[in-house]
Amino acid sequence: MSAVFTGYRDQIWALVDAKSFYTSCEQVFDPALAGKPVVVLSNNDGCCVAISEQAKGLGIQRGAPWFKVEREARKLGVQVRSSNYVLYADMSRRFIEELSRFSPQVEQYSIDEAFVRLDGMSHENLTEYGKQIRDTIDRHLGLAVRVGIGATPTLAKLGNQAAKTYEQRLEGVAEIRTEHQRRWLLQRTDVQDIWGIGAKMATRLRTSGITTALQLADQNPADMRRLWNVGLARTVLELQGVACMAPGDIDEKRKQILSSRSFGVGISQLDELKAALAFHCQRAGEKLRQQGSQAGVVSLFLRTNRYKDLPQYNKSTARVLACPSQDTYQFLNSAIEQLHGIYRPGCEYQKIGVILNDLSDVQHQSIQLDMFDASTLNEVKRRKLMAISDQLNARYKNGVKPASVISSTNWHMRQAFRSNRWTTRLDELQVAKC
DNA sequence: TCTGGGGTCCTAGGACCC
DNA sequence: TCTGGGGTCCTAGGACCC
Repeated sequence: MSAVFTGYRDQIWALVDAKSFYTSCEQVFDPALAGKPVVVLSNNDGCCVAISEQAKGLGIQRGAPWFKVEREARKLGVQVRSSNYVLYADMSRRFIEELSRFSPQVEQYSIDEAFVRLDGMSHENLTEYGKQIRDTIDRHLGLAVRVGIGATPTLAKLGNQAAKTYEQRLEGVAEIRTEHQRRWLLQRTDVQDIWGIGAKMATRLRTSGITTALQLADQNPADMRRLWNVGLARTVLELQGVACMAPGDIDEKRKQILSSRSFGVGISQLDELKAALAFHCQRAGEKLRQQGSQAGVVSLFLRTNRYKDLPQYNKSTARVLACPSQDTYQFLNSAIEQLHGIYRPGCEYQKIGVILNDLSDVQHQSIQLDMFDASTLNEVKRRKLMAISDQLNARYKNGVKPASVISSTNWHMRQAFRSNRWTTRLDELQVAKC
């Protein structure tokens, strides 16, 4: 049994994403990079996370460790940059701003892509509208984007991919409007290229005879629910044209907040781990307060380097706070206590992280106090302190931090090739030579 | 020397309650 | 003699996404 695709129902989804976003941002601000092969590295200059079209043409692969490909890449004339998240985040903000001219409902999905709802628009002009979006972003931001349009988020995603695959013919905009177009595209799409189907699922699906997106789309959702799981059932429905995500689902507040990072070099000393924890509690706390939430649970994890032939250790813990809090220092106290519980001397640690869980909205008037814990009585004062230090940190390069963050620095990030923060720092502005 | 840092959702299984 | 079962909450871990 298969549902009949009837084109658009009440929802029309467009997915707009920027082509090789990070390298494009670099190229926009540095004319010397225009038309060159460019690679942007992950934190710590670890892996290649973004690769310009020219670099792709030279065989550089996404995810490749930089230390393994560096020699070859340099020889081929590849330009390299460390991640410059301040710049990318600001460009991302402008990207969303531009999209908001085209629809009141824009839901950012990741740093370089967003769903734009086109519900209620005339079906005749959608492709044309997509081209206007593409041209506007190109003109105002200098970024190339691709647009996929369909009846559901999953179909819009597939359209977006088609815009990539058939770039020449489609000029960056692909709409799945008719039943014929839907079947044509799904038949040519591998199951693994569907949004939500990863390597594991794809292998299992192939074993049971489903290799193309069309074969999956023709399954009965109820059977898929019973034999596989709800996620797959939803994907089948979405491929059939029935949207399973509610408007606003994508844009909600974070449900957990994580700060973690690999160390530049292996760390064994407890004190240095504590310094890293202080850093992560500070960052996580900032993110938490920015979205107006408080956390009820603090978790932390600690791990050794799995690529090294050394004793391995991998541990995580979590603890409930006496009362939900926004306070970096409460998180830090809890995290340090937990660290003492799981720390094992003699291991060389590669990564540590803090996760804030059980998030809820801050209710300013009614803070739930714990009568057995005097420290919670100070929660009101603490909130004021946090608000003030966030303001200071937003204004000044070296604002306010827990002292232990400053005390140790040798685990900090490697960023050997970072470009200027062109759009957000006065002292790093682009200079025009006359 | 050097192998990312975020997130989401789902499921299974145990504890606990009535 | 007969030794429950359903619901809920929590946690850990897997799979996936960018």
